[in-house]
Amino acid sequence: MTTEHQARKPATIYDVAARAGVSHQTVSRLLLGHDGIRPETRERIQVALAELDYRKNVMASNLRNGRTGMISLAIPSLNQPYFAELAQHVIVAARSIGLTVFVETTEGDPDREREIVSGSRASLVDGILYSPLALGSGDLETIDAGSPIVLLGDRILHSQFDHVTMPNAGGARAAVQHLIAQGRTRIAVIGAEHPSDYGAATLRMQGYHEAMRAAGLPTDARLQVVAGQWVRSDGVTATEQLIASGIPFDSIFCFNDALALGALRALQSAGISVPQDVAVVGFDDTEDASYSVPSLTSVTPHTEQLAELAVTLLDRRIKGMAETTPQDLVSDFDIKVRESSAVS
Amino acid sequence: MTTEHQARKPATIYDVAARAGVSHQTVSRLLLGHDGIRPETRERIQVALAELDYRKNVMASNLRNGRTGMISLAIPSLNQPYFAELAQHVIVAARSIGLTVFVETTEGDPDREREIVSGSRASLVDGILYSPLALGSGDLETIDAGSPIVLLGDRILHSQFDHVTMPNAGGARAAVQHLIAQGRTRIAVIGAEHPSDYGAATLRMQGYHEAMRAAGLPTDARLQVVAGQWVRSDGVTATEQLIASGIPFDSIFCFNDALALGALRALQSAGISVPQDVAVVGFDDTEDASYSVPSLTSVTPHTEQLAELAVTLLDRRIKGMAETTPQDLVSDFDIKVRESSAVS
DNA sequence: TGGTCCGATGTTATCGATAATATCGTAGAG
DNA sequence: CTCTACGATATTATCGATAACATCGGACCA
Repeated sequence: MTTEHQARKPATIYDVAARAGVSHQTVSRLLLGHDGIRPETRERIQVALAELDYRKNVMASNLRNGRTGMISLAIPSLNQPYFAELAQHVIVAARSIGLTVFVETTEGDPDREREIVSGSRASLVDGILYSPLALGSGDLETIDAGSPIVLLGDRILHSQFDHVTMPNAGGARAAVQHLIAQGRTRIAVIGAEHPSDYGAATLRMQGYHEAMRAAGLPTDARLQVVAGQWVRSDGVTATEQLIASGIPFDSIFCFNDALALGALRALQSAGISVPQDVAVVGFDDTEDASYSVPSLTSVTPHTEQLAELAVTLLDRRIKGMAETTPQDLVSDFDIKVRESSAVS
Repeated sequence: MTTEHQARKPATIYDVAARAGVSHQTVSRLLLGHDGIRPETRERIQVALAELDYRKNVMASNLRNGRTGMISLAIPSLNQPYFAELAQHVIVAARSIGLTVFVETTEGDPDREREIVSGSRASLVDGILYSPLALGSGDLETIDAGSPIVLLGDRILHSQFDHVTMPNAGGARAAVQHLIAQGRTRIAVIGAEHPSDYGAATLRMQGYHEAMRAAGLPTDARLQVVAGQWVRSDGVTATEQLIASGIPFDSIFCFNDALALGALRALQSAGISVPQDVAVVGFDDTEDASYSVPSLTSVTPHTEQLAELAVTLLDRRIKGMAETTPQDLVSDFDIKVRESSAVS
């Protein structure tokens, strides 16, 4: 009502230049912060910019520069709290160094995972943070992305790419040691042998074995349960399976929080009390863990730090300032002891 | 090892054209699926494309077309399960019609919310799905985005923009009716009067009052608790407050699941059993709700449908095929009755 | 007082894909 | 047998920003 509506077509630097009575190049120079512009000219241009409500056409700029300031984050799904939180941290870390993040969800579909790096969208971003679930290391070797890639998460194999991982084995070992310290001896595991060679499962399993062996405790293969996609419903199923088997256990180490929350749920439904009858420990320390009933003890892999390491490393690669050999970074971890495994 | 490594510089249609002995335009025509190319020529080009591992330069294409096939989704944070799930659904819905989604998190910061629509990144996307938290309707009126905007969520005021909302009042009414049907009469509310004129709070409160009035039940203002950002910790705080006040209540209707999960947590810590002593109902039906202990009764706003409505509407706007008057779409809803409010 | 250098700005080329227009050769019409 | 029309392909212009290079008018020095 107050002022008339602006026209639809956005103004270009040419429009601004015409209005200010200078050449487009002078406008560009000002916009880029280059010097060598007379104050008076500068003033006129700035007025024109404001009057025309100039906004840079990012596409044109991108084409010319060959850079977009965008990176992809490829994860299975935002429905999984761990990945949602990871994404959030990546977005924040990226923003702090001037990058924007494209969240690409693959739903664990190998085709889509492949497409992330080879599809045309890959040419749009300056780099990719990649958390492959379905693709094995074999597939990865043959990848030829146009832009730098940093692998996030859990591969075992060293490859041509940078890795930023959480302390899988160490965290698992600590988790199991914690259970042992609480007097638990029959420690079940949920999440063993993840489908595909998802490294996390293997490494966490390894940590479990190390801790058990160090304590002189036998491991019982029947207490090591596989669990589909590591989501809550898988935790329920696996736990029901454990209970139904009749094999005694006094605690469960779940390979992520979603599984653990499912386990809590299933134990409660079966009338088994936590932590009195069975202690439960998770991994990831997603926000849910603090608010479940009982609250969940969990290994916190410092996701924020992990995200920042990954983004920083990727940025260095993009700028071509990283070392030539693939880097392997590991975040810190802690154990957050909560009700689900506290001494009663 | 098997084949030599490709050069770094990606091939352009000019490179392909040169290799195939045709003009770049012919290559372009083939890539766009236009006809009028001799099979033999077509064949030669296809070989060249493959040999050079051609990938379209999306930036150039974008510049020329004036379209990017990308939309922004502006939400407060992926750390909030409701928004994470919403984002996931939006991403999937968008993908099904060929759009990619930029998830922009604002952390509820007004400046960042403003920047979403006015910043230069706005010119990069074809449209924006916008879920403003901090910005009031006043701010919104003055917005002049270059691209179409669809508001997601919970504004009351009708504005110049399209809205896609969940059935706030209806859902709340149904939730309260459900509690009443269970014999509850002293029904507390957590989430009242959200800071800023966040419409959801007002509308849900309205539904609450309607249901109470319809049942001839008095409402007690002291049982209506404000709760910061509607995250879990706010639910804990608000519930503790309620308990400490000493005012009797037999149920809590929380304005979202996060608050409800916090409430469950706080009730449990205080030794109050759910649903025997106090029934709890949430709103959003995030995945957590099914897995909490006890599982949480919640209003499910059919987020998937909501996401699809929003994406479809935005797409129609982008293509200029929507009606000229702002649309107001509302998704369906259901109540998922679970343990937290089941008759004992 | 003429020449050189430099500050301030203008011109032109470029990024890669795509649309609009032009060209060439030949098959069918008159 | 020449002219037209059309299929197949090539040339040129365009999107908007930016880099490289060009120009123009003094100021300063010899």
